[in-house]
Formats: sequence, C-alpha cells, structure tokens
Amino acid sequence: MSDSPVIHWFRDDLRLADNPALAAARATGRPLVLAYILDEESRESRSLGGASRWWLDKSLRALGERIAAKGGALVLRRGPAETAIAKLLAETGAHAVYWTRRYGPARRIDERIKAALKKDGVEAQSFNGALLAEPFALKTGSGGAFKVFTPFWKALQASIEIPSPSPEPRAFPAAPQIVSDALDSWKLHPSMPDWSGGLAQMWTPGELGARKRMRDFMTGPIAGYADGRNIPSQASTSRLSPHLRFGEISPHQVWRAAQHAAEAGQAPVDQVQKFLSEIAWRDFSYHLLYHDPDMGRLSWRRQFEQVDWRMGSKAELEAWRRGRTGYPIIDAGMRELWATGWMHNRVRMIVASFFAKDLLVHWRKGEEWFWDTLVDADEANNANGWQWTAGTGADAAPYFRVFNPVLQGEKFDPAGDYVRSWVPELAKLAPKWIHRPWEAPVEALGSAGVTLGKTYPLPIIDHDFARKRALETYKTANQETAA
DNA sequence: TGAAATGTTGGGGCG
DNA sequence: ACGCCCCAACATTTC
Repeated sequence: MSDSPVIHWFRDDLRLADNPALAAARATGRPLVLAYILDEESRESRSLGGASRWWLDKSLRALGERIAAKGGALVLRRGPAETAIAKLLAETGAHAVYWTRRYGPARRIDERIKAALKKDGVEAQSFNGALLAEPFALKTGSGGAFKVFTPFWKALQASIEIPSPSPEPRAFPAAPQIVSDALDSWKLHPSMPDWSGGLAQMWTPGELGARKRMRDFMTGPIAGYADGRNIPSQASTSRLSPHLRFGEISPHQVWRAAQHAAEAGQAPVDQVQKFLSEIAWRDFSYHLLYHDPDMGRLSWRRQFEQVDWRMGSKAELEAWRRGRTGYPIIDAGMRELWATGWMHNRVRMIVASFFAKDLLVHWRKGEEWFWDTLVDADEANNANGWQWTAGTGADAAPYFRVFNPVLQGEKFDPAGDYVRSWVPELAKLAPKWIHRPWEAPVEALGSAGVTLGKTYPLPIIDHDFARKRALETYKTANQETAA
C-alpha cells in the first residue's frame, strides 16, 4: 500500500502554491491523482451561477495547464462527490484522499465521505487552506460563536499565526492514467448567447492571474485603500474576491503580501490594516455560516422572516436587474455587474438597500441574482453582504438604516464619473443633476440630450415613500416576534 | 459601512 | 444699543 496513490481532491482551492492539502499529499512521496469533481447533484451543493461557471471553466483550464507543465494531469469528473470519489479509488487503487476543508452546507458531504472512507480503511485528511482562522478555532469569552465583527477581528488578530507558505510541488510523478471528462463537455462557458466578453476583458482567472492582480494591488492602490475603497470610479480595491472565491490565492498569501507592503514602506500601516480587516470580514462571513448553515436562505435574525415582503412586479424586478430603475447610481452598479461579473462594494450596498428596503422584496431574491451574475459569489459572503444591508444579519446595519440613492451617489461619486461610465445616456449631465435627473431643469436635460421616460427612465419608485413603507413594515415584523 | 427629524446656537439684518 | 427674528450650521435624537 506504500506505493498506492494519494488523491488530492480539488474543490475551492484551485492553486498549486500555498495549498497545505496538496503539499501534504505531495510530501507522502506517493503518486498523486489530482481530481476535480463537478457535483451538481448532492443535496447540499448549490449549483453554480452563470458567471461562476464561466470563471470555473477558465480556472480549471489554467490549473490543468499548470499541472500538465509539471508532468501531471488534472482529472475531471462529474456527479455526486460520494460516488465519484468511490470510483476514483477503485480505478486508481488509491488508499488516501486529501482535501481543503469547506465550511458551508457542503461540509455535510465531506463528513459523509470521510466517514465512509474511514469505514473502508481509506485515509482521509482535510486541511485549512481557505481561511485565516477556521470557524471552530475562534470562540468568545463565554465559549460561543462570535456575533459581532469587532471582537471577532480582535480575537483573530490576537490568535493569528500565519504559517510559512506550503511549498508548491515542483513536479508530479507518474500516476495511474485514468480517463477524464473533457472540460468543454461540461459546457461551463455560456453559449446562445455568449455574454462573457466583458468578463474576459476584466479578468484573468487562474492562479497566475490572481498573483498578478495581487502584485498590482500591493504595489499600488493599497497605499490609499482606506479612503479610496469607497469611491467606485477609482480602482482602489483589490478585486481579489473571485480569486479568493475559487482559492486561486489563499488568504494567507494575501495577508503575507499586505504585511510585506507595510514593512517595505510601500503602504502606510493604517491603510494596510484597513484592507486586512476587510479580508477578515470574509472569515467572519464563514464563521457565521458555519454556525448557521441556513444563513444562505433565512434571515440570521429569524424574526425578519416575518417581514411582509413584497413579491415585486416583473417589471420592477427586471428594471433593477438590468439597471433601469431611474436612479443613476443603482443603474450604474447593476450594469457594471451585468457587464463584468463584479460590482464595487460601496455600490453593492446601495443597490441591495434599494432592493430590500425600497422595493421591499426578500433579500434572498436579490442574493439569487448576485449568485447568478457575480464571479465572486460564495455562499458565506454573498449571504452575509445581503443580510448586512437588509438589516437581518449578525452585526448588520439596523433595519431602519435606509440608503438614499441620491445622497449616496453624491457622496461617493460626486463628479458622477462612475455613473457616466456605466450609464452613457446621462454622460453629458452636469454633476449637480447626474444623481437626480428628474429634478433637472428642462434646459439642462435638453442640452445633455436626455429625455426622461425615453432615453432614461423616470424613477420606478419614490424613495421618500418607499423609505417610510420599509420602516413601517420592518418595524411590524420586529415587534410581532418580540411580543 | 445613514438619513431625516428635531433641537440648539450664534451671527447678522432690522426696527 | 438693544431685542427680536431668521436661518444656516451644527448637534442630537429618532427611525
């Protein structure tokens, strides 16, 4: 059995560097079977959205090429993970499976598999390659789960030990040749129509693309991150989210690089600290999801399931999705999402507030749209982001905090540059009117070539009315359950 | 990681 | 010169 192969089961860790599970598998010195399983059938596995499928396609291709260059092969299989793993074991004669742990509902799949493997005398080892601190490693003073970010962040900083990077395998020794699905046969890339042109322009999925993105950020924008991060017209954020989502880079790599940027004097310590706290929010989301696996579909504060949510008309939902609400900052954000698979975080909060407060539709429906269209959607962060804004989450904005899309636009996009780039039909409007075109004098609209209701919509809902409606409706739910 | 409503203050116009 | 009022600016409270 000493020469029997070890399987490294790739999941959301599509990288070779700093991958503890892969390094440990390689360190056994035994032949390595490198496998990815597309599991759309297990009950706990949420099927991927369109943008994620596009990304996965490119990321697997990149990973396969990197592995091939080192003499190995990436084996692709699809089906329920449990049966796919069993087949791989039978075909290869492997007696060990290594993987990187996951923390959402899918961890039940892993638990089942681990139990089944152990029963059959197969070694199963899992590793942390995805979080700075695993959800079960951090506890409050009273031994429970954290519900507030700040104490979580303090505990994380106090306990964190960043291990030195796990070595990247230099070569993959010969392993049993077994059949692999052709990646193209999975049809992850969209067709009829192929809407992915904007994504391809913006992103380079894969480990090398992730590293370049990180290098660019750490030698540039991080120095002004704390202030710049709120201005959507600036490229001040890292845009590492999809790379982290697919594990093309580890949070430990990001942490080390940020620390280095501070120590090397490339960026002020407070700016770096702010960035790292945002990386810690990612951990916090997983911490919450681990302790409430239903957080993806039910409000973390369960009383808000009682909110008298509206269904929303087809027309208004479609207006929101496609960026035709008549509120320029909302429309710019939703169009950025549609075009690039990504949206600046400040704008995510604004469009989510509009959805859950102004339209008063359950945040889950908005989460589902993000799930389908974002390249960085993961079950923890997408749900936590929506619940934060909707006011239903842990350490969330209070339910009565309602973003005013006009004021948010004027505060964070004062010149209107962001709106201009995504809503070109308003490009010629002066800064004074660009976030409130319906208040602009006819001359201003005329000279900008804007005809409200024709070239650009009137607001689909009056914010002042919607705000009051949301306050009353949320308040009722909050009181009913408290009583 | 709000916004709106309400309260307070102080400068300046004015009789 | 003084008191009164207005209201912008700022602070506090409420949702």
